[in-house]
Amino acid sequence: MPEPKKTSVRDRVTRQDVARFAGVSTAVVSYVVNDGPKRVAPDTAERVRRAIEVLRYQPNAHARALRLGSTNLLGIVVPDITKPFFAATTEALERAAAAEGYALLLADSASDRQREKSNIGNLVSRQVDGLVLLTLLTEPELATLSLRDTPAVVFNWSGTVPGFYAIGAAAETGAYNAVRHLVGHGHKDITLIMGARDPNRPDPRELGWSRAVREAKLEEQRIEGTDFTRLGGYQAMQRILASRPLPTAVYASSDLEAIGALRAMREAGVQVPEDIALASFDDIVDAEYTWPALTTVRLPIVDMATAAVAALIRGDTSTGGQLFDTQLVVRHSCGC
Amino acid sequence: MPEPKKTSVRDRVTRQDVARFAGVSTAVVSYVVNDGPKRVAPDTAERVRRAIEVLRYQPNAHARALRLGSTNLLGIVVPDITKPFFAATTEALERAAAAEGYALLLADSASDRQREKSNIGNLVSRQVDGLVLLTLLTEPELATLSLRDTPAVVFNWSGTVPGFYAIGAAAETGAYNAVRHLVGHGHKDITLIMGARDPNRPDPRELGWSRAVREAKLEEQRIEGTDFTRLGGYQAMQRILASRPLPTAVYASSDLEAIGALRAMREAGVQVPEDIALASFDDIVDAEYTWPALTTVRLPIVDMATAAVAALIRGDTSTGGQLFDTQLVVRHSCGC
DNA sequence: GTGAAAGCGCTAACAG
DNA sequence: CTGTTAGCGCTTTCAC
Repeated sequence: MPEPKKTSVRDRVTRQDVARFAGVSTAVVSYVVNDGPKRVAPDTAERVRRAIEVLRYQPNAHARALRLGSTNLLGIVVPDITKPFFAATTEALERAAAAEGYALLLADSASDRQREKSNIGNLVSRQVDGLVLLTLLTEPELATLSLRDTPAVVFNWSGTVPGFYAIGAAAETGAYNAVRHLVGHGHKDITLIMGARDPNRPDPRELGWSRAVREAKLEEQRIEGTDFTRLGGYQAMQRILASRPLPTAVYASSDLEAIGALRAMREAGVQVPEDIALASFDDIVDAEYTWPALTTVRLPIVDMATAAVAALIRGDTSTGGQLFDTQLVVRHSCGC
Repeated sequence: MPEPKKTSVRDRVTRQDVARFAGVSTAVVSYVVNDGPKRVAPDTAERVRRAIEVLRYQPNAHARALRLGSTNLLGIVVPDITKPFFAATTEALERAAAAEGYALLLADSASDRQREKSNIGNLVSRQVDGLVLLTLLTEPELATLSLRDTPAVVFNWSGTVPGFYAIGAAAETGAYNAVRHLVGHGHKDITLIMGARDPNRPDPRELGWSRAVREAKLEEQRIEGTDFTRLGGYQAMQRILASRPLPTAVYASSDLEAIGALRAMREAGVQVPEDIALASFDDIVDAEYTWPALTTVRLPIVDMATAAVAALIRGDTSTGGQLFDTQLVVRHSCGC
C-alpha cells in the first residue's frame, strides 16, 4: 500500500466531497464545474454549486493538468526583469495571458545564456502550454534546445527561426527613421552607441542607422560598442567625449543607454541637444522623464504581446511570425 | 473506457518508457531520479541514467505534484511589475526561489484590488507551495482571503498580520534619517510628497518624516498627497510650486515620485538642490541616473526576498515576521 | 537490490 | 440526466 501523503492538509476538499455533499456522483460535479460535456438538470446543478460554495471547493489544477495534458500555463523567460523594456513586455504578456485564462511562469536569466537554457528546460518540464522567449541565444543555439514540442515564440526578434514563431518590430526601419530625423536637424556627424554587436548577425538598429547615414552621404561614422545598460551608455559616451572630433549627434540603441549617455554629458557639461543631440530606441516610460525628454522609437509592445499569446494558444507556431511597425516619438533630446 | 487524450503528443516519454528501455521497473527509475528513497545498484543506476539520456526523458511535474501534494511553485502577486521597485523585488525573489528549486508564478494586479484578490485565488487554486504578496489590500481585506492554508508572506509590510508572515523594512526610521539629513542641511521648510494616504494606517514614511520634523521643531509642514508614480510626483510638485511660500526642501515617499518632481522643477526652472533640495525612498536603479542623483533610502531587497522565500519553504508563516534595516544613500539631490 | 501496485484528483466515454 | 470507472505519470510501501 502506498502512502499518499494526505496532500499536506491543504486542498483537503476534493470533488468526492462535493459529490457526497450534493448527493451526486463525481461526474456530475465535473459537468457543472466545466460546464459540460454533459448537461445537468438545473436544480442538481444548483445543489452542486451550493456544495462547492459551502465546502469552498477549488479544483486541483495539477490533477487536471495531468489528466488533460495541458496546464493553462505560459512560460516566459526574460534576460533581466529589472530592465524596463522587459518589465513592460512581461506585464503585457501577463495581461494577454490572463485574459485567456492562462497564468505566467516567469524565469529570469540574469543575462546569462547558460541560465537561460536551464530556465527553458525547467519550464518545458513543467509542461507549460507555451513558451515566450526573450532570448540572449543565437539562432544555432535556439535550434539545439529541447522543447519537446512545446509551442514557442521568440519575442522581439527580427527574422525567423525554424521551430519558432518570431514576433518582432521593424527595428531597422525604426532606427532608420530616427536617424533620418537627426539628419533632418542638419547633423552630419552621428555616432552610434550600440548595445551589443554580433558580427554574424548585425543588429537591425545598426543596419537602420547605417542606411540612414549612407543615404545622407555622411562618411565614416563612428560606432561605439557597449551593452544595453545605463552604465554601458554612460561609459560609451564618456569614451566618445574623450576623443575628437566630437559628433554633433548620437543615436543610442536603447533608451537605457541614452539615459547613461545623458548622465555622461551632463557630468561633462555638454548640453543636449544644443551641443550634442540624442535619439534612441524602445520608448520606455522613463524616456518621458529624462531631461531633455528622449526622442525615441516606440514598439507596440501590447500588440506584440497579444499576438504572441494568441499564436501560442492557437498553436500554429512551428514557423513564421509577425513584424510590427514602430513609431517615432519626437520629444526634445533631438533638438525639436 | 476513458480516452486519456494521449497527452497532446508532447511529453510522450514517461517513466514507463525509461523503465522498459533500461530493463527495470518504474520504481527503480524513481529511485534513481530522486536519488532515493531506496538505494540502487551502481550499474543499474547507470543503465537507467543512460536510458533517460537517450530518450530525453523529463519527469512530469504535474503527476509529481499530484502525488506529492507540493508543486515547487511559489506565487507572487505584484501591483505593477513595471515599477522598478517591484521588478527588483521580483528578480530577487526569482533568484532566491530558483536557488531552492522553486519556480515563480507571477500575477500582476494592474494596481487594482479586485484584480489582486482574483489573482490570489487563482494562485491558490494552482496549489502554489507559498505566496508572496506585494499587496494593495488593507489588513481587514487580507483577513478575508481564502488561502486554504497556503503559506503566505506579505512583503514590504511594516507591522504584522495574523495569518501571514510579514517582511518589511524599517521605513519609519529610514524616512526619519533622510529627513534629518535634510534638516542637517539647514532646511526649515520640508514638505512631504506622499504617494498614498490611508487615514486608518498612516504610512511609516509619513510617520518618519513627521517625527523628524517635530524633533527639529519645524512647524506646520505641508503634506502633498498623490500616488506612487512619476506622474503623481510631477503633479504634486507642480501644485507645490504653484503655491507660496515655497518649501526649501521636499521629501518624496518614493524615487518614482522624486523623478516626477524633478521634472516639474526643471520645467519651472527651479534648481535642485540650490532652490529646493530633494530626498526620497527606495533607491531604485534610476536614482543614480537622475540629475542631480537622488539622495534616498535603500531597502535590502535581496535579503528581504531571501528571507521571504526561506520562510515560505521552512513553512512557519502563520504569524510574525522580520524587519530589515534601511540605509541612507547620500547623493546630490539633498545638497551634498 | 528490485518489483508490483495503490492511489493522488480529475475527465469523459460508456452504460444505464 | 446521472453514475461508474479507467487511467493521466508519479512515489513509495510492502513483498520478495
